[in-house]
Amino acid sequence: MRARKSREPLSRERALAAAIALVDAEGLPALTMRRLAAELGVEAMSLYYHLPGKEGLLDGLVEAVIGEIEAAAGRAEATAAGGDWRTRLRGRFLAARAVMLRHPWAPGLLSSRPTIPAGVYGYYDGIIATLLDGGFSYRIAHRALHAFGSLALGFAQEVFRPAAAGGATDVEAAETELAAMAEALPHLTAMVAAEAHAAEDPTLGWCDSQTEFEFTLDLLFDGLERARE
Amino acid sequence: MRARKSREPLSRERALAAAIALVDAEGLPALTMRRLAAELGVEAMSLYYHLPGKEGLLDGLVEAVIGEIEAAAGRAEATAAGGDWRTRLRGRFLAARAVMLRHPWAPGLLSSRPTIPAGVYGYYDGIIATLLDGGFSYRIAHRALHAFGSLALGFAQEVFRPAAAGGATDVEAAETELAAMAEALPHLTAMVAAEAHAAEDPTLGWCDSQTEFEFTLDLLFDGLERARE
DNA sequence: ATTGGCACCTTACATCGTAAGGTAACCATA
DNA sequence: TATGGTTACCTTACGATGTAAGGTGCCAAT
Repeated sequence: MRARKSREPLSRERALAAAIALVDAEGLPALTMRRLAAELGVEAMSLYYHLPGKEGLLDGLVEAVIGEIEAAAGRAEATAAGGDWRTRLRGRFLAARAVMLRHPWAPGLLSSRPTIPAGVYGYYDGIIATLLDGGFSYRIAHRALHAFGSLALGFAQEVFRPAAAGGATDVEAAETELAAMAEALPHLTAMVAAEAHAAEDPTLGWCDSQTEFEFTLDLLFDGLERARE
Repeated sequence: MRARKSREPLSRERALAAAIALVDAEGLPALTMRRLAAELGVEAMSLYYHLPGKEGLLDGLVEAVIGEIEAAAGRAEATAAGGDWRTRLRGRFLAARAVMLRHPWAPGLLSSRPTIPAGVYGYYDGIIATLLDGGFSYRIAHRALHAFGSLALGFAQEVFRPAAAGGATDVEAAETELAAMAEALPHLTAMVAAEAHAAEDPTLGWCDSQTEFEFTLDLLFDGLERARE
């Protein structure tokens, strides 16, 4: 039939692109084989001619994200060429973070993957190179990698997601709850009161603002600088 | 019937205990309603009289783990009473880590939960108290909490799980693969060669040894000490 | 014209969480 | 002692999911 011919013939790339678009728009749970197939105007089983299965699909997503990160980090390093190790790494990590902000599902997917994506090896190799260039020993470079943890990939390990925006009726309930909380959790409520910016820019994870991200980064960078001996 | 009467009558507590035992033994994916019911000598739907559903069950697991952490951290703080903030927090975090080592599934579950478990508020309140007692401002205490991230709950955000122990035939394949890797990833392979302890104690996450955990902790502690002004 | 393979589809199954409703034992009350 | 309600468990069934097995139409090459 003619209609079949007119649409381009479905491929791993097209499937992955559609999957990313779908997940960007509706979140990871929306990504089912049937749904993705429908998005491509195709039946579910047709996907299996281009992808090895659901796990393979997720692997493809991860691979794509890592690719984006490597590209962005590479550009960042290029513009910071000649700078010291801190600014170069900082550029990499912030570039990675920008990618994660485009794909809020990525941190969760990344950290739930059972196997380590091939692409990250290359990415980590670049980080190690920068550290060595900055005068670090292999030992410290190794420990630095561990210390960076998920920061290197652009997201703070926020243990919990941001609270979903509640309904309108929650307001008074929240107030009484807050009052009850105040006596059970005096220090926390005092801190929230003093640092009342919980509502502003709840971007990626709970209260994970750019500021907090960079603060942690500098804390680690400073510590490493002193650990270099 | 007599047999029904002889076994104790199933409760939320018994269900949760069985769930934890099951997950400790066989991992999170083994935890299905039918399987858990079978473990308790009961049909799946019977669980719904004591639990609000699968999500509620997982919430229960999280709650239990947080409870363990709070208890262990409380004991640690008690023995370190009078010490400075670093040793007190260190005690808390290492106690939490011990809990996580008993329940390797916990980090993944924790960070995949959509809602923030009630128990952590209390736990965080204690951390803030210790920080304030150590002379930190609310601002720095807040940032410290962010900087600690998952360390406060006892696990480094290892982005990827440890590689499963491969079969015997993997050895030669791994060698050729390593050779191929060496030219593509010179710095990483050099680092691995220099730091050849990847195989030893792969406890929680990839290469997340006690040493690395404590190194990061001290990096952050030192940085915070200097950030206090 | 025949053939073979590629790309897509149809059907079907196991497994999952869980809604709806049944049933047996217990327990307080009349 | 008979009765009605509650509790705790079971049976059945449904929709969603990933995917195995095999069918079908088209095209290119022989």
